[in-house]
Amino acid sequence: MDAQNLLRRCYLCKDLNRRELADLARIASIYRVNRGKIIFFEGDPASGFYVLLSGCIRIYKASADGKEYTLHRIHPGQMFAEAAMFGGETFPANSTATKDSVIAFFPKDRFTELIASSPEMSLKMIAALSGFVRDFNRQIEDLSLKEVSARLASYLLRKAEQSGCPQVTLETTKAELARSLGTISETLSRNLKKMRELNMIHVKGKNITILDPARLQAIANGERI
Amino acid sequence: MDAQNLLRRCYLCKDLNRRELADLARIASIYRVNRGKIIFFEGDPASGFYVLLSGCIRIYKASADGKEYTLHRIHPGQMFAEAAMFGGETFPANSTATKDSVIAFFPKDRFTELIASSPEMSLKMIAALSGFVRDFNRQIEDLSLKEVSARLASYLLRKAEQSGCPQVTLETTKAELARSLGTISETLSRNLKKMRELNMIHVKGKNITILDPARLQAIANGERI
DNA sequence: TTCAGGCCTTGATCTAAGTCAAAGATGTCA
DNA sequence: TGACATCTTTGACTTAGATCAAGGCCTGAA
Repeated sequence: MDAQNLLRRCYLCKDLNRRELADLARIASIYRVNRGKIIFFEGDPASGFYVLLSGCIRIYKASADGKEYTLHRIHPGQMFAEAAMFGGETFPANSTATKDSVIAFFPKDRFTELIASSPEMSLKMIAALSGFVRDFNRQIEDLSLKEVSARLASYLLRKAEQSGCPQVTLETTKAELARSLGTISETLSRNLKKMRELNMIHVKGKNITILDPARLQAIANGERI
Repeated sequence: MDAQNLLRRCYLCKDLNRRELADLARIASIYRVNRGKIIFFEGDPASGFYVLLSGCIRIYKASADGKEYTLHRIHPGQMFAEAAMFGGETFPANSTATKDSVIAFFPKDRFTELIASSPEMSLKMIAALSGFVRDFNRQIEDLSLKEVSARLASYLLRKAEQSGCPQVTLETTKAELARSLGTISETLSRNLKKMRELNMIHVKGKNITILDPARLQAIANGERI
């Protein structure tokens, strides 16, 4: 896959148009790293930041007695080593690929030039990231709803609201949905059944139609099903 | 409180220094809105974005039959209405304060000028937001660990790693910690007790010392306590 | 049409963790 | 110092949901 299409999937670039992606791709060095390979060592000069495009990266420190401890585990789409650019001139920790990965490196000076010449692009990045911060906040809130029924109701209402239509189509398997709701497929299945029997929703394959939004809202707010 | 100190606490501004905060404060309009007050209506011209400094904001749409449905609930520190700046010229939804709130409004043109003149500041904002995206991702992962013991172990290890010292000092009440781990104080208390009895940690008031990090790691990875 | 391999659903059972209630700590302020 | 208020711990009980196990049900290939 080409650089632009790889980049487009990171959080930072969500809102960028084709031209902006191309500009960004021009200053990035994109390369593969094999599992186990070191990306940078603590103390290496830090002249830019990275974005993980695929795979998995571990950021860690080694203590005096030789033990390593993990500071962060980086997942695709995330930026890393960006703090190093400000603090000092060197990376404060080591990093290694824990899976075969693809990463993009952005030299600080070239990235700075780019956003200086295109504040609109910078604004889009800020806006995109802010949107994710908001969404993740919401997701964290939702996950702390204790009952699965509440999390499911909240999920359905949100999806319906976003699309502006009471019909929700799952774009994944139900097992996948279960996982993202912090449960398992059996429990999800039972909850859907209960809601179906109480005429709150109508389920047909991957299509779920909301029949009684008020009731779902009550359940999302913690009312017993 | 003055504008700078209010702003400093939002996600966007986390990494800014005093000067940058002052520059930002200069272009912001900061004002209080009472609970129930409308901030903008759908269709109003969108000439900038907002940051919620305190309180709570609801973004909602009204459907044809007069019902309202909530798109987002905005919490302190979050940016809102930033997407409107790009899409069209008007806000696509209404917004109202659900508590007495303090908000900052940034006109798009002045904000754009500012970041154009200071790409370093823009970079810091991008970096700060990216850091939050990473942290929230981690928090979501952790919350989906099903056992409280695993979430607690993960929390303790992370805290210890961040400070580089095996002693963790709670800066909140245990009830508060329980909530952020997605549980309740009684359950947290019982888990701490179990870990204490097994000599994995030492607890003294708000200080928790990690005695057996390897064992805690195993528990964070899902092993039965 | 039938067969195989995913999904999805259902039932029976077990357990982690929530609820309720009460007793200990701990802190704080007159 | 003592008394009030706020946290924290503990115990007994209940329950939501995980686990285990078994069928049902699509869908695409032969």
